[in-house]
Amino acid sequence: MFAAVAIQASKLRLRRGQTVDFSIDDRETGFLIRSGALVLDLTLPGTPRQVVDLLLPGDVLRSSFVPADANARLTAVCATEVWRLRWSVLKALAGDDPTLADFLETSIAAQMARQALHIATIGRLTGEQRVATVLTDLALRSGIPATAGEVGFNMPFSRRDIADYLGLNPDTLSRIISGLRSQGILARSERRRTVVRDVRALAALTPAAPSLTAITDSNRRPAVEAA
Amino acid sequence: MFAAVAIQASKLRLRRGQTVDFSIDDRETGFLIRSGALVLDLTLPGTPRQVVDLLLPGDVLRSSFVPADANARLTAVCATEVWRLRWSVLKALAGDDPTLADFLETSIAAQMARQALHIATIGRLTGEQRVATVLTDLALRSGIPATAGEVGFNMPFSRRDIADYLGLNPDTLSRIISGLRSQGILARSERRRTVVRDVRALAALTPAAPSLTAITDSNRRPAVEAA
DNA sequence: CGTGACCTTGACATTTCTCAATAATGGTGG
DNA sequence: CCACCATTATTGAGAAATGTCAAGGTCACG
Repeated sequence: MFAAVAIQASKLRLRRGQTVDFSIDDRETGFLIRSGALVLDLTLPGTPRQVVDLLLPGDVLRSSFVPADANARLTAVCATEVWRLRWSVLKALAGDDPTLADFLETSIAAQMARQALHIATIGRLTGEQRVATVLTDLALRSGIPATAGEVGFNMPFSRRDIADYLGLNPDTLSRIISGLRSQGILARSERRRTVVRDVRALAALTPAAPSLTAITDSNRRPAVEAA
Repeated sequence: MFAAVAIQASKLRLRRGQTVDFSIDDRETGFLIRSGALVLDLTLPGTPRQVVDLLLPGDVLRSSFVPADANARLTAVCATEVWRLRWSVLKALAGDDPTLADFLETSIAAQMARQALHIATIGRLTGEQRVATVLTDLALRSGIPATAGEVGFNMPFSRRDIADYLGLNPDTLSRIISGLRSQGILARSERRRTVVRDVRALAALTPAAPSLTAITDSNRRPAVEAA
């Protein structure tokens, strides 16, 4: 699908740790995440970095959504494929293809909504609630249900990435994850992978669970229709 | 300007405390803030509310940017005029009027960037830095420079609104503001108004000052061209 | 004037951060 | 294939920031 985009876009194949420039010769740029994962982060002078968004396949990023004059970066956290093209080109293609236009609109709206939820998460939830929120989000977006109540997903993000996403520090995050393990909610799994033993119990820890489900569904539906 | 929009939109005149529904019969809706101010808030079950955005004249809100299935509200904090219309109608008008299209794109991009900065503010700044950030933001967006180094602006938002925006509680916010007053940075001003005695000192307290300036400029330029 | 909403301030409780030590992991070169 | 090293993760103890609760003050409006 999106054959026209595939022709126009330059396909970036990134390795873990590689960063991407936000614009091609100062023009507004669009990015489509095809596989892998990236973090979008922002570092205000004199403060620890803040991860603004975790980008997964299907997400769309537009360079003007990133604050100018801020120390922002887009970094792959594992082998990742990103399609990059001028925003004006993408817009023109969307003009000819309502399916593409709809995909872009829906994806951006879902991210905006997720952003609002992220603000509420950072601003109002306790550490444990924040961690439950991001794990639930990842489980919904990239999880594959295994046996009853159990979900496993790749966890390309480091502790530091997740801590910076949640506005916690890595030590605190580590303590919270240990706590979830001893409660039997998380399994002691291999590196770069997370296994949720008890999805319901995890969801019960975060007040954002219903909203996350709603956003994921609304984003997935049109994407499926488009396929 | 935007005469076509003026014809199509329903003009809502809101009093302080009035809330607005996000959609007209479940269709996606656009809101243009013409005067006054509103807060967009989100309350996750069992947690204090979080103000996601402070909306001022020139801002644009789209209903799909608000998480579904969340307890979200849009509330006027003073006498406010909002133009409301179906998003599909607004999009059609933008199709005929590049100036309008540009205004919408720029305004939404500025808000998205501001949102990213808001995340960094809540996630990584201390209480005092957060307060300095929001005051700087408001001074840039709605302030009128008085004498040298001094800026005054209306402050329609209550302590609670600002505290909920910053993820602090009102007591802590009050203490911080008292501190800024005793440092001579803020004046002891009348209710619903804030006077910044020393803009440079205030800006020096927030690591986000350069980014806020950049966003405000980039948002203002096209709006002026459009006028 | 009286009432209710909003704001300020103090004392104390709680959470999270900081710093430091230790353990686990994964990649690299012999 | 194994040993080594750099990075990442875990955990404890104490420090600092923010939250909670309660009392009192101020302001706008009827």
